[in-house]
Amino acid sequence: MEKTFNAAETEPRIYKMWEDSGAFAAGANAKPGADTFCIQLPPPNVTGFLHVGHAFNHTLMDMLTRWKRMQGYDVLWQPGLDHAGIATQLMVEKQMAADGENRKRSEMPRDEFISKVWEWKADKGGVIEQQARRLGDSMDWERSAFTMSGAASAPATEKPGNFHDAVLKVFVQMYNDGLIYRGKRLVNWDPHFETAISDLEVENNEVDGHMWHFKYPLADGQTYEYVEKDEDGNVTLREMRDYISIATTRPETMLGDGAVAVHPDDTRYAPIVGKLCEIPVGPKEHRRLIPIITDRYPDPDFGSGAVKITGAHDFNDYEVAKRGNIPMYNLMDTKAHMRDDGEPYATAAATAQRIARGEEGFDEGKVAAMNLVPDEYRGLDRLEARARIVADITAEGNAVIVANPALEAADSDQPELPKTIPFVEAKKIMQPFGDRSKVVIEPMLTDQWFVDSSKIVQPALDAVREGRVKIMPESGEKVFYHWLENIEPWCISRQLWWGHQIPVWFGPSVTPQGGLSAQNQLQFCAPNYEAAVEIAKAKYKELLGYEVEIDEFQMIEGDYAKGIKEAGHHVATADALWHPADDGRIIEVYISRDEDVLDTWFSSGLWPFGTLGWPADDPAMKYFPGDVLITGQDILFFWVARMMMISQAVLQDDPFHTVYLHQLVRDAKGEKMSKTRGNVIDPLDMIDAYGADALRFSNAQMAALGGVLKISEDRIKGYRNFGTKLWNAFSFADHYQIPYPGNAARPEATQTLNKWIIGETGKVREAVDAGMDSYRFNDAADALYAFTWGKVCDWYLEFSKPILQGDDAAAKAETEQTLRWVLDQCLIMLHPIMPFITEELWGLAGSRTKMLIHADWPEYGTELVDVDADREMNWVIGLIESIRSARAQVHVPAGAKVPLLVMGLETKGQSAWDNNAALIQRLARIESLEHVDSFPKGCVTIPTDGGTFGIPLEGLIDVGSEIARLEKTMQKLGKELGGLRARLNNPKFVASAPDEVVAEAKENLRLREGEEAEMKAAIARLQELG
RNA sequence: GGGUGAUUAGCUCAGUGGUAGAGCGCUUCGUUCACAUCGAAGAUGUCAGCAGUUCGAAUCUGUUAUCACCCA
Repeated sequence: MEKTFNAAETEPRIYKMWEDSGAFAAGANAKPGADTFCIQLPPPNVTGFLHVGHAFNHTLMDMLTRWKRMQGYDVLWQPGLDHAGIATQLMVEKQMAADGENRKRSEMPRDEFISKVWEWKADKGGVIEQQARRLGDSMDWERSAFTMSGAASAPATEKPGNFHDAVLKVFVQMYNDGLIYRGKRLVNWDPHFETAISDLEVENNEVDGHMWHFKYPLADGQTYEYVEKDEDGNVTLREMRDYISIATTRPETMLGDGAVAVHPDDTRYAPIVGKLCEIPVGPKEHRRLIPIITDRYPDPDFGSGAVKITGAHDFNDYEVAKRGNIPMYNLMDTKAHMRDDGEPYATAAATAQRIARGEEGFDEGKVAAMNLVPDEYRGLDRLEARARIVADITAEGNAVIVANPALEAADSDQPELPKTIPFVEAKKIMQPFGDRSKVVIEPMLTDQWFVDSSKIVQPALDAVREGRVKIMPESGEKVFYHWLENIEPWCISRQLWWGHQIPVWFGPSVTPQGGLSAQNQLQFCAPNYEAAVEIAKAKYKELLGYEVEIDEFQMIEGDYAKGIKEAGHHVATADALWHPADDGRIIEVYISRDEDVLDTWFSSGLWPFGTLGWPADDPAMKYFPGDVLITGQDILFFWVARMMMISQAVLQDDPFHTVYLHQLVRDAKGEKMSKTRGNVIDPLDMIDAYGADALRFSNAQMAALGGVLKISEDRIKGYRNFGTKLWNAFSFADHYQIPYPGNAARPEATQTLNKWIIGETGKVREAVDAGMDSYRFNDAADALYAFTWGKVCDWYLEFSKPILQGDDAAAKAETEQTLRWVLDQCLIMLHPIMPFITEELWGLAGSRTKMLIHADWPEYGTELVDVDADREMNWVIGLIESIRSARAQVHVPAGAKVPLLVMGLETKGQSAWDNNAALIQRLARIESLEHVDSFPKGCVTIPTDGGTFGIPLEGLIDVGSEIARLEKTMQKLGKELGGLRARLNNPKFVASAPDEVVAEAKENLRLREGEEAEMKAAIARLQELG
């Protein structure tokens, strides 16, 4: 054997052996008729690289997978990749720029860009699958899935698959079930990527902002008495006003105000509720008037108590506007610049004015088309527009003016400072940022697709409430409930190209006159164009009363009318379009597919069955529902909850029975890893330095439920050392030339030593399984570490030496067999954590029928414990430790062999000594044992249960230091005795505590009292000497 | 502001009512034939504070403090 385990050489070789032999394949090593066990890998982004978080949860998944596979379950660990819409699109755009492609994405045809993405994927994507192999992951790579597999755009070189079909089928089914709808709603808009994003993709950060206070003059110069009172109702301010004061952090959105709202109980504004006020921006002659309304949303104690309502640009305002039927005017384009389209401001403002006065009705479409940005602000960035608007309002005298605080602070009048200034508060404000783009997110009123989450949330909630799905740690359940009980509609459309294009085609509506209109378009949802055509044909026949041809065209920027004009089809007006035959009948109707793609999380929501061939009738569907999902708690809502909702909505089943959530993996100090901090630990570097097994053991060991995960290189190094320890145990066997047949059965042991270690093995098997069963991976790892190092290597191997070198052939053979068996058990039980080194050591045996990865997991337990052997060996270990300790404390040279005296040795102690004399002598470096009636003066005393030992060291020891040693031990003992006596003297304790606890306390007291007596005697002897 | 969790040895952390543990680090000793990536011995705790429940609390309850994360 090599001196140490060479991970760098061994790991790739072993991995190849497993993979080439199909050891990871679904069902490998399954016993006939076995139950399935399935873990779905949370699919990493196709753009992803392995980081410590993956390394951590892959370790846990691999441990479970290997463990269940060894137990003979029909196991599948399903790998795969997520197409990752935004991330991938970004990566390919970067690649294009790097390659010197002079067109941007928006300048190339969609198809061409998509094929570039596929090329990128084939060339550079999925690196993480190779990296995961270095960890030792036993996934069924043959089955690796991809969320875009089977898409029409996929090149022939791509691995076949049907995930794309599954996604569209789920969409169509949910659409038909009324769970998905399209609507104009306020969504989070990312101006950088020019797409909607979901609430979860928004990070709110506190930033420095300002709050401006402006006057909205009342219409037609009206005035009212404004009265402020304090808490006791005393009037603190009374003045005539011709305006209402508004505070805002977003002045540029004033242009889209639809109303000013005050609280219904706010008496200050009661006189003017229902009146109109003027938005103090824009050309004087076209100032818009808006109504003052009441709503419960404004907080009378905050700011002036009056709030401007801009339904299209603020989530709170949106709710108010919906309640009050206030028009929501959209002011910005997809880049969050002030709109520069539509009719001139004067026309739009005049229409808005009639709406505000109630002289004209409005609907969503009409309001959406109106651009209320005054001509001079059109096309400006929103921040630039803000600055201009603030300046303009202030210049006109409509800013609220206050005394200059700088002036108050100064002692003397400083003539250069103005006496009053506009009221602008510096204020911390929460601002939303895109989690990928890092730009400020705009609430925007746009047409999007939504999942009506509230309709499908109940089964997911019930699953957890009824215990069908268990979330670990338990605290996750509360968070889960809280979120699901307050769930908002889920925006699933994204204005991207890379992804599953929404399978809905739009067609014109049919007017009462039998014409066609681009307004209120009809939707045809189907998994493909042909099916959509069939639905459309039927629908138009129903509406028109005769058959029409259906043809397809492309919308332009989501605009049906624009697209159809561009396509050169016959268009009568913007509202009515048709392609009539001579008799006035319509021959052909054009439909067009929605340009948007689905949120990546929508497709990953069906990962638990989309990977198994669904909707095809695939035998792999036997692995659904899966068993446990292991993932970071940050995607509980993004992914876990949605998988649960979608699985229930589509298959009426939960996708798994257990969710194991873990925290973010941090550095040794507990800080987030980041490139800017420079504290990123690359798992591959750790594998290079210490081997995959060491990294895995470290991961298993830190996996305390709900714990903070801090990865430390020192720990990993420590577990590399543990591997070396295990390796050396095998060198030990090698050195003693112990046969290694490879099928060592557990012997019927006669030797106490062997009985003992067999019992210990039984105990650890139970501990390991209990840990694995309850997802306490750290318990399993710690139990194995303590057993292998602390029991097997520290004691069993040491104890076996005298027998292995001795003359008793039968005892030697039994010990050899036991030793091989015990070491094999270590390999088997350590395999799920440390697969490489254990498989390598397993291969050292002469003959094996199976690789370790497929070895049978043991089923024995504590029935193997021999109580007498257990007690005897623990006595021996205790005695050796006591002798060693005493020797060290009185500075007996480590190498010196000393005589040992004993008095009052009981039968039990005598037989324990007789059985183990050789090993006690060897390990405690004792040269002889002599029975005496009393110890000589100057003797180190070692009390044990069943006899008192002494080391005669007259003249060698320092009496003072030995007395000090004994007294110190006595002190500790005294404390313990005090506690025990107090408990046992308390009648309530004896009466209430369980019998075994009382018995244990009594036994402890007996032992400690015995020791105390011995100590006292020993101290007395020493004092005599002194 | 709301929610969740944490506070245990110098450090990092286990500990699911029976009287305190691991690894690392530290000190001393040791190359005795598996292993110096090692062995032996040792030191170190008002289990954050306060109050309560209990025969008994690191553990359960309340409260305070500090910290972390999530959501507004």
